[in-house]
Amino acid sequence: MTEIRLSNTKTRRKEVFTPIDPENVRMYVCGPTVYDRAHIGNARPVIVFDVLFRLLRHVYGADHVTYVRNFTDVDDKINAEAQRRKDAGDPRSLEELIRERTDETIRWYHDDMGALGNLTPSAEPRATEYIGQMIAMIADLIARGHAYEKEGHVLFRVRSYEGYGKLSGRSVDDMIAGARVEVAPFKEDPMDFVLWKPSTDDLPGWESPWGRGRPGWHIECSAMSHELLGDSFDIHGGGIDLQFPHHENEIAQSMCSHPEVEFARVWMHNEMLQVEGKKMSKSLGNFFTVRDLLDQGVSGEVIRFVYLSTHYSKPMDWTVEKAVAAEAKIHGFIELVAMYGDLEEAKALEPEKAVIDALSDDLNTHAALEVISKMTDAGTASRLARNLVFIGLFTYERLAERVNDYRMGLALLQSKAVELQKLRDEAILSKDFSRVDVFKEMLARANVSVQMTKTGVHLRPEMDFDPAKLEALK
RNA sequence: GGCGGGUUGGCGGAGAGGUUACGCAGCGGAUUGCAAAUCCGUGAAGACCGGUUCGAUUCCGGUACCCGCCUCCA
Repeated sequence: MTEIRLSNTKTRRKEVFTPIDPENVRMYVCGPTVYDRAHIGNARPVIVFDVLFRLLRHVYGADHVTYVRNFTDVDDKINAEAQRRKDAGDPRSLEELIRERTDETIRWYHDDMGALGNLTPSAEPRATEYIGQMIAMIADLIARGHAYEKEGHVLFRVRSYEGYGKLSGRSVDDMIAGARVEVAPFKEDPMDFVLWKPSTDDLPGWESPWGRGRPGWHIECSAMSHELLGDSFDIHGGGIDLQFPHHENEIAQSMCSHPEVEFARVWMHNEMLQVEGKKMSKSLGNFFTVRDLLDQGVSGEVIRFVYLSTHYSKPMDWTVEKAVAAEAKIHGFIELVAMYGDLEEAKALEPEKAVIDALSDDLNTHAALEVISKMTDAGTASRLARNLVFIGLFTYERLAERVNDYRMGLALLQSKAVELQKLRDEAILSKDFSRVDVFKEMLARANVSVQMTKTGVHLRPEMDFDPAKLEALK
């Protein structure tokens, strides 16, 4: 069996991965708060853990991996957007508007992440569907002395869990010393965090032993992962920004609820994304969503290629230059598959061992792409196709589409090649190449690559080949 | 202020205490009516300052810069 090694944030070491139960390898990744379109930073953990999901499925079998990624659909920003619509005159109830907003955002999320080649996780729980489990967990934490109720709030007693701060390498005392947090009067200790808080009548809320209210953010993940993956599971993932406080709090909640076992065995965090060397922010004007890129014509496979070029544990820079380079590379892949590949044959192949080995070494996606990029001759075309699909740059359907487009373009260029050949033959005799050059120039404008060799004229569609432009040349 | 991560040739980007990473771009050549494509060849690095070592880009310490978290923003 392939040995997978993963960097564990908890131990700060690269470790051999051994699942609790190879028949059911379990992974939880923190998903989005569904208030708006996913921006390009949101896509990074999705792609990173999608590759891990694919690798685990390959090694342990597609039916032996459970991947859970939640949707947080309780949030002030969601409420605010719904309220905005209501204020704008929408006659429906706030509850209906909230539901509409979360539903549409989830739909967008699926569309956008799907366009980037991500598989759908095994389960995508919505927080609002697990309120009962959250209440039960909170009640249990109170019973065990790890939480307390005060003024309608339930707070987690951070000092009651001695392991607090281990994941992020912080001591509670240091944090308080350097903290700039406003201490709510109902907190026993400044570090205590909210498990449950009261809700006003006009905002979403659920009945609980502590009155009508709603859950804190951190308890969602503890409750949902427990419900779907059990007391203990293999891998917990997310962005490095979630390491503290979110993941630290999750560990505290879950470990105090189920102290007899380890909550998540391996913690993995992806580094952040920048844009053209700078932090992405609305104020710098370099903020954009995945949908923005797709609408600009940057294809999902190009975006994914750029993401996979940088190891997940390093900061990644999104640049136009990278996107352009990736596009050329992707075009080369399609060309090779179109010329020499056979997708039916590809489907029967196993992914390349060197690709699996690279990914097994702490998800070295860059090395995997290097292996794939070296498949450049006719004999490797079907293998190339197989591996492109494996790593998620294409589905077979999407690849077939692109390959067919290329082949159709090629067929369309046949008559042009004959024409050019004729002009060239004449020119060789007359020594006057002006008509050949004009024709060549027109082809170039339609994004056709022109090659003239001793064996004849060869025309191939380039990246932005446009058959319509070709017709216009007549 | 506290904690954590990063810094490799023009660009992207790895591994490894000592042997060419690699890709793209560049340059030289072959080829071409001119090109393109292809093939052959080739220069170029390890932020800075110390330390450990026979030897460090790789280990340790410090400095600078960038980024994240500490504020329910991935």
